Amino acid sequence: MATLAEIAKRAGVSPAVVSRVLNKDTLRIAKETRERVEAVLRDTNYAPNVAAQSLRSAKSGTIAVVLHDIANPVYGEILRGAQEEAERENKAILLGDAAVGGTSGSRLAQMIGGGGVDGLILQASGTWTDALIVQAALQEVPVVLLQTRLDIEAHLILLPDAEAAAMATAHLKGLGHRRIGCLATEPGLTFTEDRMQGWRQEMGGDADEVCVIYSGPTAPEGEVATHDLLTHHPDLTGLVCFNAVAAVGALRAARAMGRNVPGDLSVIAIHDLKFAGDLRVPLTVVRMPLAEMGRVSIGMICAPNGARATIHRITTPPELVIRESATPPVRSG
Amino acid sequence: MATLAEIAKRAGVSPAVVSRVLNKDTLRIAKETRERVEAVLRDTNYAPNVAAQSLRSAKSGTIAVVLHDIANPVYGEILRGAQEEAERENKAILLGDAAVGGTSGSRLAQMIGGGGVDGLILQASGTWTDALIVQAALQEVPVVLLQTRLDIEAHLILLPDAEAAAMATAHLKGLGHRRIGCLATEPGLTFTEDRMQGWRQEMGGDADEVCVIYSGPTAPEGEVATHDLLTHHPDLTGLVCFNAVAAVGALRAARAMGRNVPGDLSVIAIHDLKFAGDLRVPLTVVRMPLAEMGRVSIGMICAPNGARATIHRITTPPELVIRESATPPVRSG
DNA sequence: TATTATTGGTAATACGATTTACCAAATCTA
DNA sequence: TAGATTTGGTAAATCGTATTACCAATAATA
Repeated sequence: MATLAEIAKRAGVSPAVVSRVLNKDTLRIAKETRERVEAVLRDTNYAPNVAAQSLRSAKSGTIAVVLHDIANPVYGEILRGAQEEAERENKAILLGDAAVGGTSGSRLAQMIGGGGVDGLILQASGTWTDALIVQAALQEVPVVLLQTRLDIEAHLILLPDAEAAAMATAHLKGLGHRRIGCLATEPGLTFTEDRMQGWRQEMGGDADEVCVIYSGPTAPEGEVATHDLLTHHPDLTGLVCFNAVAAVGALRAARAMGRNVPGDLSVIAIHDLKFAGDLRVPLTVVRMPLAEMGRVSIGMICAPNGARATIHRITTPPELVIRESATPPVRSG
Repeated sequence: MATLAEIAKRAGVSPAVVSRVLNKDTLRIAKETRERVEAVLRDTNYAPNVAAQSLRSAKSGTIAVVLHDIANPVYGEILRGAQEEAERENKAILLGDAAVGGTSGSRLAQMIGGGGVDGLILQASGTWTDALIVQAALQEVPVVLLQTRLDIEAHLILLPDAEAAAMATAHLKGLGHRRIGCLATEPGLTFTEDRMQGWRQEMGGDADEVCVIYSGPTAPEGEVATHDLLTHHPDLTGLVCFNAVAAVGALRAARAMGRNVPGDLSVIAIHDLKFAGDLRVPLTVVRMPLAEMGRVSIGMICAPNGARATIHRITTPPELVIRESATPPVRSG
């Protein structure tokens, strides 16, 4: 409602002075003038027009965060971290959800293409997120890829995915399991491959590629995949799940097939769940610092260094959280 | 990078023509000129500067959604609905989380105050959300309050809260319970009061105010509150929880106190959880259309009618989802 | 043929904040 | 006292789009 010009008129000064006062430009403003302006500012409840500021400065104060599925608690964790850091950096978060939206003509895409965003944080690549990347590249908007190696000029954040998978696998082996299956995430994804590597490394000669099945990061998908896997490999005594939400589906499948967890089948998953301990079978997991990833992603966007393609490896080690879904195998025969 | 003016120069026309072409202003542009401009537009990959558009039009194409805690799956549901509708309306969502952020000087607050937002959707009122409301009111930004009656000029969406609570309570009574406790949400909140009304109505003479305890919508809070309640009222055989996440805490407390659910204590909650069926004790709930609320909230912001204070009652009836946490009481003596 | 509509387009302005260049007055230096 | 410097401030340009007002030509009408 109120503009700089109006404030200026009311205070009997030029707009330039008001602007200086607002921006703490201490230079060359008499104290009494400053105070007069500040008084007007206060009792007129002035708030600068962000569109005008943004136009002038070519900065929007806004960062787009596009995740696969926010309803997924695992990914929600990332968002939480991003929010915390954004608050610190005084940025607002524009939310994108690959699961919900995303024609490339969506408002979010328009904003990315039109300088309405200071940065783009992307969790995974799909048809519409690819379009966003193109938009961003064209406009030289900094991009942070989360666990997604792509051959473009963008920052990349890597989690200790291989270590986490190795840790999970080692836990089952340490309990005495030998016939271990793998409920992986979608093939081709960076973190899938990294975890697969950790799994293979730990399995060594025992690794049996046939005992790997891929699934989306949801419980229903995890359930059907696990049903398949157990049907073809009834002899498995252990299961490493690359995603905890999918692991809940695995628990459902095991139960539906009459297999006790952990008696007949030990299950361990990557990522923790708030309710992991409240499940019918409390889930043993390997926790990774997802919130931290969200935080550093914002930090990379806001960093003053002009680098456009950095790799940040999060070194906080994965953490084994032992609950009840993994125990030594029952020796039969 | 590319501006309207540059496009115009390249196509050998004035900026006004390019603008007309972009905005499908079919009037008075020769077909060949139009095609020439469109060609340039395409191979120059032009995207209009959103800040400039926003400045000119006084519309940002952005809606702020401020929720209590996005990590809470119950509230996440609302966000999901809002996202879907925002996609349809071609709006982008600016995310606010009362749990994470919120000095009133945050970027989001600045944007609301500075015309950087076409509307504000607010779940609940706290110190910083109040500040946002003030900002919005000053700038005449339309506000939608979710289940929050306040004496300000704003839209209001109401869920069938009383009915849901009544339905939950009636279910326990129907099973034969008489000594029923209530794990409520924070006192003073609109939906708490509405649910409380439904609870009282159904309890009738059996209502015992002392058997009500209030708790925040998280599992840890629900746990300590329930512990308190059961300590003072060991004779309760049923518990109505106003929030499913808090109910998970109630289950923890019951277990910690050695009380079997549902054998010693039947539990029913409002709101559904994706994992409700996977819990140690699958939770019987009354489901409410939260996503729908998210959808209509966006719709109210985008509605062309000039109304500034509307009440929308969501009439989709609550739905009872029977699982295993509520059974008839065990007759003792 | 003179006049009026219509077509196709341009020039200029506004949106609101910021910043650069500039200018008067006052103070200090020689 | 003349010149240099500092102090306190203003005017104007800029960011990029959209729109209003306007103006040539051409086509239609009387």
